[in-house]
Amino acid sequence: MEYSIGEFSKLTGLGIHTLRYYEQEGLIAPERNSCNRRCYSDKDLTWIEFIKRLKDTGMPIKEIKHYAELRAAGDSTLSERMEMLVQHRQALNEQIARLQEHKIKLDEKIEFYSNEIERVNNTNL
Amino acid sequence: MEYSIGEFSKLTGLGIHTLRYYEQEGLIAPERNSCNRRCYSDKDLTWIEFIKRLKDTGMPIKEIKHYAELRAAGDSTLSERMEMLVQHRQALNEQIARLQEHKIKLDEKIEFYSNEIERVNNTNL
DNA sequence: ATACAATGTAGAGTGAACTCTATGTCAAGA
DNA sequence: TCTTGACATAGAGTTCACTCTACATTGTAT
Repeated sequence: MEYSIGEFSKLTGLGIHTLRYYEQEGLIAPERNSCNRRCYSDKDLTWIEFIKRLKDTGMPIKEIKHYAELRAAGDSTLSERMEMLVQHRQALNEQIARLQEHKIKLDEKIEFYSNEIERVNNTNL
Repeated sequence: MEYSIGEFSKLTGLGIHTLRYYEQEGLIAPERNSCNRRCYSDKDLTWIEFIKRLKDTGMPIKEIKHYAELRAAGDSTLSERMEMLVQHRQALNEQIARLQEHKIKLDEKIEFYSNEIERVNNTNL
């Protein structure tokens, strides 16, 4: 299947402007039809879903662009790409660990608040 | 203990400029000494560590500012503050869940890459 | 034929969170 | 006394990732 930018925007949940911006930044390079309209494929769809994943896990556009360039260069860059993903996984694991630590502290804080509110209520009897 | 902005910067790992910016944005309000220099206390230290936690878990400055205002208003805002934290905990839990989902997918992708590299190597024998 | 909706490009604008520059004050050491 | 370094304010500049505007073009419905 092929999609116009409008259709692709709906499929991906990314705005039309954002899709053009991503193209400009070198993240994605859809085909063009006879009259110069962008023509996104199912491969583009899979690819953009992966881009979203990288973005959501904190990879900056520049780095995704680099990954996209390696990808466009073909099989010879497979191990370099894997290396990037392994590094990114490492960063992601650390990020998750940090957030879990924060969650614990936040739970404690909320617990403290509970007691504090209780205390204040009793004091004001 | 009391700290100059330079000392406080080192203690917190936040730049001097950033500390002044946070003050301007209403996140923190250090005392001033006789000659108008900022004079951070240990309470400020605890507070800024909490601010960092909120920031690291994705709370925007505006919202932290709101929390700071409630905090400054005293005990009467305790339950409202707790409400904010409970909401934030909810967001944090969702964020962690999303990242864990992403991690699984990334693991799969890396596994796929492993196989692909293996395959390409064999093809090129 | 004409109107319209979607698309195209180029470039400006936005908002968040810093980060830096210019300029001035002031206490302490050589 | 002179210089140095840390501090002060006000405001400009930066980076990121969009998001929007202006204007031109084109395929489709009336």
